[in-house]
Amino acid sequence: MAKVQPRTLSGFMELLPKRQVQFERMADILRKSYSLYGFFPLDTPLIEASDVLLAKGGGETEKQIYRFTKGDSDLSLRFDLTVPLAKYVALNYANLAFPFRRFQIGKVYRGERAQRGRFREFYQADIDIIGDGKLDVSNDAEIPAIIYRTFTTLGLRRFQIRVNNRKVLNGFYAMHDLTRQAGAIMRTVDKLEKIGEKSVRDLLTAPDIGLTDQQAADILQFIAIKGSNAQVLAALEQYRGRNEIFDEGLDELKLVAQHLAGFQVPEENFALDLTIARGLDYYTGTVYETTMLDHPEIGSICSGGRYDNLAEYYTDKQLPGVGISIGLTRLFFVLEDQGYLNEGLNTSAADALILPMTEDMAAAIDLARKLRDAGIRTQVYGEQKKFKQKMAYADKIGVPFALFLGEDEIQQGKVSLKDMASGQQELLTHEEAMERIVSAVRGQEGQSPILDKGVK
RNA sequence: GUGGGUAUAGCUCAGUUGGUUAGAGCACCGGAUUGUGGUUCCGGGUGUCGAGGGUUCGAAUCCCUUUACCCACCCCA
Repeated sequence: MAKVQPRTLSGFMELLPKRQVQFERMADILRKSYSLYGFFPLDTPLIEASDVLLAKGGGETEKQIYRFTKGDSDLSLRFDLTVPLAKYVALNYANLAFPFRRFQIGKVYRGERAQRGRFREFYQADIDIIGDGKLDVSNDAEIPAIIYRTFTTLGLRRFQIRVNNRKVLNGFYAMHDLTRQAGAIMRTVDKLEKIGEKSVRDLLTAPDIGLTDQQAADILQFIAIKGSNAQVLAALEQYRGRNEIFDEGLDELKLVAQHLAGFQVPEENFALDLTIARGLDYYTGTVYETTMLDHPEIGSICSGGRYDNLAEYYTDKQLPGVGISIGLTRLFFVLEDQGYLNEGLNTSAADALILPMTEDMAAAIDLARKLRDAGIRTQVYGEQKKFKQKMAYADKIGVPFALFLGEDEIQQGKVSLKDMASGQQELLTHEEAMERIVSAVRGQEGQSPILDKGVK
């Protein structure tokens, strides 16, 4: 019979068991860390009605969305978690307490061409805080503080959360009568690090944007403001009083910097950076972008910002929010690629594998029950294979302990416990064996799946 | 969406100006070893050379078409 070629679509994620365990471990850390800040978990459908998802219409999302019909329904796969959140909040407004804090970890879909670090199906891990009518700026500072904790808990140190404010940018461009070109300018300036100052200048003065040399120079001078956060803020003060929006943004930026220090986020891990703009046009205030200091070429692994009106396409209610999204899939592949994953960690699905040596497996099944009652992840190898093959299986699944249960052991009411890593084996009582396993497993708890090479 | 590249074993790839039976490493399977894996030794090729058509005595190799994938751009996590 002709076989169908098994294959996985380009840009879609599929991991081998060991990697999947590491991935889940990362996701668990995110979940735990988000929960620490009092966020509710949320899950929404992968598929939504197209008119709901595309309420905003136009732009890149429309081009990249997976859209299809089933019967008479026009359906789409979600391309981020923010739009579904907007729908959810608008729909359940009456039943939610504001500020509404939710986190969501889920897959999103984008029909773009896959390439390195860029997928068609990938996980985002979002946190957002939605206010009713108003939302205090302190929330804008709490978001990066959460990211800071999350990343450090993962084991990362060499990362930087870069913060900017759209009002500062928009105000600045308004000062120079460039409001109309602001979008194009910000997209160009965003590439500064990648293409260099000269190319940016050329692009700004090219016909597409059409700035004068003087205007381009003003912009380059503005975005060249660097240094400690205090220095950047001081430099920005020079522009105060010329535009209301700018002043408002500057005040917000100041407060965010202040609060972040209060949240004990070290200066090494966050920086005010005037080149950050973020493409998505719904951001209206604070914007964030996070990069790995030792691997800037990877691009952003986590970004987000403040939006004034989350659900404007669904409700008249004014719902400002602030949120951020970790590109979990990208982060994972980047870490794997760069050798950051801690390969020494136990990635087995079981802590104990019982190898019955007798045909009657009753004793093995009974021992397994005891181990599981003690919270030990246990598997019984029930195949009637040669001993050697049973061992090969134990080795392949990476189980830390193998327990042999033959006639001798059963008769004595004991079990042979083999530490697979050291190769050492001992004849122990069931209780002794359980103690050994439990203490070994406990030693692994809390260990990060990631090594930060930047530090070691 | 735009530009470039690649397609040979499960994976990474080699394969000369077109020439006989298509190769290597890793992986995999079996044995040395019927109560001891990961090391070692011995044995095993597991293949529609992406697909379709053409040129030729002869095609993995040359030409055309097509599909898939990769890289860059756009955009973005």
